[in-house]
Amino acid sequence: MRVKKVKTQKNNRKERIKFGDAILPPGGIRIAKALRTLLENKDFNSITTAEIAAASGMNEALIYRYFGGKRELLHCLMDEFHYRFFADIQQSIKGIKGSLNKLRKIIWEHLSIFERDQVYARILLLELGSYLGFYESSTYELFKEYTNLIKTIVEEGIEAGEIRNDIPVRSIRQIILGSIHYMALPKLIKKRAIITDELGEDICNIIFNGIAKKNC
Amino acid sequence: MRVKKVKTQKNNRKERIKFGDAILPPGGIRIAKALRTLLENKDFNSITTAEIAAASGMNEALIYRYFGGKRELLHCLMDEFHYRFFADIQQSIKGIKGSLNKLRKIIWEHLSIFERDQVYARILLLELGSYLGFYESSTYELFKEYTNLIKTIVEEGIEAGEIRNDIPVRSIRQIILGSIHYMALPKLIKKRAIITDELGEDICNIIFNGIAKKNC
Amino acid sequence: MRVKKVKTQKNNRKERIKFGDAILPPGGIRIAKALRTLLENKDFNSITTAEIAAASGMNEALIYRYFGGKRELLHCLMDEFHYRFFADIQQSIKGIKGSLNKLRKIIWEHLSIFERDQVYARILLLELGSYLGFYESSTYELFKEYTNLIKTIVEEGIEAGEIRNDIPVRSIRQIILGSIHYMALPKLIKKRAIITDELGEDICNIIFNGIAKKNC
Amino acid sequence: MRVKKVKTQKNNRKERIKFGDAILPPGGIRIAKALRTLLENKDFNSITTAEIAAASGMNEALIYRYFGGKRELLHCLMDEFHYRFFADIQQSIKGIKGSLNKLRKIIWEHLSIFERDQVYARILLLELGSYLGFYESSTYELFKEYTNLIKTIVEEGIEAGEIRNDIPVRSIRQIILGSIHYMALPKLIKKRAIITDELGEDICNIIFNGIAKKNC
DNA sequence: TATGAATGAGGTTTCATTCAT
DNA sequence: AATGAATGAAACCTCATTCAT
Repeated sequence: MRVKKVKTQKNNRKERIKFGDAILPPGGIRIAKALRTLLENKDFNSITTAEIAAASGMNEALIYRYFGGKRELLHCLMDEFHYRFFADIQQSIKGIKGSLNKLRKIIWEHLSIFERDQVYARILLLELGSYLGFYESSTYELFKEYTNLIKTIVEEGIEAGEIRNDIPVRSIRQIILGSIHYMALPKLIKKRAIITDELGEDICNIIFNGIAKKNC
Repeated sequence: MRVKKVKTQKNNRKERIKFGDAILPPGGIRIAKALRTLLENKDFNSITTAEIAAASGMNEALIYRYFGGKRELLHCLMDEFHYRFFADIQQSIKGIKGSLNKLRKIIWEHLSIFERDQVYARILLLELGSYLGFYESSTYELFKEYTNLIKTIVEEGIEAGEIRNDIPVRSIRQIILGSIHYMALPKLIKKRAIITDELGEDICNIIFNGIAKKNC
Repeated sequence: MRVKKVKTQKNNRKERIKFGDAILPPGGIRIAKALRTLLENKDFNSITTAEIAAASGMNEALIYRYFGGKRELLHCLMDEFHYRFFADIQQSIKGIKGSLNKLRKIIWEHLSIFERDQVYARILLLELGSYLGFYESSTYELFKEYTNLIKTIVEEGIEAGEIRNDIPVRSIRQIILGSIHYMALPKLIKKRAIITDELGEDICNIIFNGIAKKNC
Repeated sequence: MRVKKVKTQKNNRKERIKFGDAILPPGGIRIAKALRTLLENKDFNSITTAEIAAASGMNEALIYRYFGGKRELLHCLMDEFHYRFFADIQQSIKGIKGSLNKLRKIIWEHLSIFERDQVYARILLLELGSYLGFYESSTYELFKEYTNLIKTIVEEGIEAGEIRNDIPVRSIRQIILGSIHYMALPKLIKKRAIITDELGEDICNIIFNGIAKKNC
């Protein structure tokens, strides 16, 4: 008994699939995944639309129909990444008490996601200019949600007396992000694995306590 | 008595000019400076070789003769920047006592160079990694000299008991660099001025002492 | 009853057209014909790819897509010529008896093709050897098929006692070809019409009987 | 006692050297000889002016001062060849009686010069278009002197009853030239030695007596 | 829609040739 | 003159993108 594919309206439509915030036809998914795969071995700029088409089995022109262009395809891919990224991060800090503990968890989770997703990490860190450039992009908006989360936690920490109140929140946030990214960077460049525990510990150590030897 | 035109060696018509580590003919300098100027308003990828030629008053083919290509021209420009950058940094810490003081000075100087040279800063942070070859380039080699300097100072600091010895030097270095770059990044994206004093202070504050409120 | 659009295999949108041994899309044909037309008034080297594109109404890049370059485009044109050339020659000697009669016909036909196709004749005699890797090309291979045909006929003639057996076949063949080409050459240089009957008669007269006055 | 270099006028001038019909400064000779050497291994079109300059130790611009251009340099080289060629041919037939004997000698001498000078032979046969193209060139004029010589001998032969009078002289001349060149051509293409005796005999055999078997 | 064809644009490269000193 | 620098012009090549069916 065939039950599958209960659809409203015309049933001769191809189904659409959720991909991050976007809704794509199956061909779009195929294209996005093909790019994702290609990015494992080549950098974005040296991947051609022809290659993406070939790797996905789709027609080159569909990149334009579905995404609007090669650049936008990358954005879409990164959006989907950030969508999962942010969901993961939010999920991870649920139930954790204390701002520093939450930050520690975020740093750990952030690195851990990079550890699992080197491709995305590399794009995020190395192709920055490709999409941060026009910072009206949805990717940028999604990323801001994340940085706002950090900001909020820091503010709570200051409120709660856990975190010093003599440093602008924005600075704290940037230094946390910069530290995470620059700890991961050499690994990405050398295509080595990112070891979350190791890097995360050092980051927290420094950011929470500083590098200066204390006498107290 | 004929005095004029005392020349050493071959009278090689056109003089060569030092440009960073490179030695260029005057036309080469003109081209490099033209690109530098164009980068103030456009990103590297959307600058055409024709534009560079036009802006420099030189022939397009000379970009290839002198530099080997558009990419290498950018590298040459960045090399020259790093050459001055590193010289400035080295000069700036002369006579300073104490590793933390030296690091403070370096952080301050680094930001200050970015403040004066937004163009280079933007390329370094947003474009080089993406539009590529960076991590195999001479520019990267020059940059590593700088990161090694930081490493050495940190090691001295640990030796001298100024800096904690329970964190890998490499981690400290990466967090310093990441902090500087990520403090500057939002300014670069929004094309706002980088205020060295403000950003530098926050960086040192956090990295030297941490963000956690101390009770001692 | 739906009858329309009966198609074999994939309905591959644009039909492909046979052009000599090659199969080209219509745009390729347009390009090849444009070059052919341009060659009527200019020599190959002074025709630019831009001109070919303009004359054909096609995009310059298609010269590279379809042919691989300007040189190969010329080869393709010449291949098509030789393809027809050889077919014509073969057709022309069908039913002719006697080796000398066949050779006479071939000489006549060869000149006649040159008469009708001065453009190709000029390229074959004046340009091919110089500008291109003619002697490694497919064009040359096609040409050899023709020279082999002559060789075979000469061998038959010797066998049949029509042709002297004291001269190497290869020499006979070369002298026939050289005679045809050098009879046509002054006409090509001066852009005068080639009069087949006139030239052909002289060639046969000399090659078949020699220039020496006989007493017998 | 220094006697050499008796010169009128300023003696601080560099001496000029005869090169075919042309008079060249020593540097010009060096350049021409360098091209000649380069032509042993590469075809004219793929030899660059830079290469010629390098091989001759002269400055590139001197090719333009001395010859007017790369093409004209080739002409100059070929002129010098033809100058010697024609002198050799003229010398070789001195004292020979009978038109057919003279033609036989010319054919032999022509092949023999090709045998000794493959470089020139190759240019003459393969780069035809490079200089026959504009047949106002001095090279063409020199070559015509040679073809006129053949014409004259043929006319004498007809006059003397040695040569058939029912074939235009021009045709006889072209077929002689075509035969010589096309006998040599396969050797040049395959870079094999031209064996004068062998080829010359076949040419005379055919052109003088024809290929048809006679019954008389 | 889906697709093969076509396009426009710009980088790259190589030269013959000319210029300025 | 002689020379290194510069030039102009094309070929060559590769793409992202758009078009037409």
